[in-house]
Amino acid sequence: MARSGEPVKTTTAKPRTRSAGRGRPTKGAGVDLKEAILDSAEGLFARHGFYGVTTRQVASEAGVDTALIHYYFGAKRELFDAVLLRRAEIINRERADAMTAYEASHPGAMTAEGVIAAFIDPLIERALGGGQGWKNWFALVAQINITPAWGGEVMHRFFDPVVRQLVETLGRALPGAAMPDLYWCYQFLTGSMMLTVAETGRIDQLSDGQCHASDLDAARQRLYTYCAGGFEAVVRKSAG
Amino acid sequence: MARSGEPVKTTTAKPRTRSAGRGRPTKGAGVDLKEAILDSAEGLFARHGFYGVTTRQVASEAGVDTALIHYYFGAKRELFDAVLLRRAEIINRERADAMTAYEASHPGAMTAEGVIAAFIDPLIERALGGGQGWKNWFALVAQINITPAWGGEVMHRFFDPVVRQLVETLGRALPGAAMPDLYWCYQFLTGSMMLTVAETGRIDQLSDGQCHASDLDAARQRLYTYCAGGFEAVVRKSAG
DNA sequence: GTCTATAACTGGATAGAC
DNA sequence: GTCTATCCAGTTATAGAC
Repeated sequence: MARSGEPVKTTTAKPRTRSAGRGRPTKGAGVDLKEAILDSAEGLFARHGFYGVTTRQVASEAGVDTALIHYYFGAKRELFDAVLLRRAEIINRERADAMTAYEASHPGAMTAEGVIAAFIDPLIERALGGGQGWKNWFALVAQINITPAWGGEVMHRFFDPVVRQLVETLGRALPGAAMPDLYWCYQFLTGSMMLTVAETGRIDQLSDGQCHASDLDAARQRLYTYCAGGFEAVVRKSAG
Repeated sequence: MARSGEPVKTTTAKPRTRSAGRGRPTKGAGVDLKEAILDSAEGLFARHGFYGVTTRQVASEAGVDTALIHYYFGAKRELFDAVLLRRAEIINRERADAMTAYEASHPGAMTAEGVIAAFIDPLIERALGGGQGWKNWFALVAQINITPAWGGEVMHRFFDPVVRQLVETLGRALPGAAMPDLYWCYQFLTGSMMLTVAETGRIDQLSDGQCHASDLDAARQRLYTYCAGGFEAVVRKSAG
C-alpha cells in the first residue's frame, strides 16, 4: 500500500492506492478513487440498505472525503444507481450469451434444467470467483428485488430484457406451457436464486452447521434441479 | 370514525379512534393508540425499511406525538421488534397446527405437496383475508429475511421452531431424503414464498399485465406444486 | 396518558481554498 | 481533482407541563 508523504494527520487512517506516479495525474488517480468509492458504497449498501448508510461512512471506508462523492456522482441516490449499473451490464451480457449458446448447441433438444442453468450459472461463477465486490452486489440486488418501493421499478430498468429472454427460451424448452405459468414460475425461481446468492447465513444457523450459505457449489446443482422440477410439475399439472 | 370534541387545533388533522367513551379511560384509549402506532409503523417499515422511516412519520400517520411512541415502546428498534412480534406468534401457531393436523389426517400417506401447503397456506389466507396489516407484515418479513445484517438473527429468533417442524415433517413425507437436501430445498422454498407474499408488483410489469402480484389465489396452487416438484426432483436425483 | 418544547446530535450537500 | 470548513434541515430522545 503506497502512503502519500504528507504531514501527519490525526484523522482516521486513509489507505488509498494511487495510480503509481506515472501517467496523467488528472485521470489516473481519479479512476482509482471513483472505483474505491463504488466498492465501499457497494459493500455498505448491501449490508444496511440505502437509508442505513451515510455518505460519510462511504467516504471514510473509501479513504476520501464526502465532497469527492458528490463531485463524482452527485446526490446519494445517483451513487446508488452507479453501484447498480456497474455490474448489471456485465452480468446481463454473460447471461444472455450463455442462454443463446445453450440454445444453439441443443437444437430441438433443450431441457428446462439446461436453460435455467445457463440463466443462473453466470451469477454463481461470479459469486464464487469474482471477489467480495460481486458478492456484495448480489446481496444488494437481492434486497432491492424484494423491496416494494423499488423492486418493481429498478428490476424493470436493469433486468427486463434478460428475463424476457429466459421466459421465451423456456417456452421453447417446454412446448405448450401457458404464459402465466411461466411468469409465476419465474417469480418462484428468482426468489430462490436471489436468496441463495445473497448468502445471508440463515441456512448455517438453521441446519446447525450442516450447510453453509457460502458453499455455492453445494447450492448450485440442487438449485437447477429444484427449479426445473418445479417448472415441469406446474406445466404438467396445467396441461393434464 | 368518532371524533373527539376538543378545541380546534391548527396542526395536521389527527383522525384517531378512541375507545368510545365507555370503560376505564386509563386503559381503553391507550390500547387503541398503541395499536395505531404499530399499524402505521408496520406499513412504513414494510415500504421503506428500518432506516428509511422516522419516528416522526410513524407518529404523524398514527395521529399521535413522537413522545408517545417512546412512552409505549422505548427506542425505535424496540418499536420495530414489537411490530414483528405482534403477528409472528399468531401465524406460527397457525402453521404449526396446520402441519400437525395434516400429518394426523394422513397417517403414512403424506405427500410433499400436502406438507408444503399446510406450511404456506396460513400465510396466503392471512394475506388474502387479514387486511392490509397482514400484507404489510409479510412484506416486512420478506425484506428482513434477505438482509444480511438481520436475516440470520431475526429469522432465527422468530421462526426457527416452525421451520424445524416443516423440515422434520417433510423428512417423513420423503423417506430417505438427505438432510442437506432438505435444508437447501427449504431455502429455495422460502425465497419463493417470501417474494410471493411480499407482492412487489414486479410480475405485473414483467408479464405486461397478464399476471398480478395481488392475485394470490393464482399464485397459491402453482407455488405448492412448484415447490413439491422441486423437492421431489432433488431427492430423486440424490438417491438415484 | 398525552402533548409541548427543546436538547443534543447526525444527515446530505456545497462554497471555496489548495 | 481533492480536501477543509460549514450550513442547516432533520433525527432520536427526553424533561416536564397538563
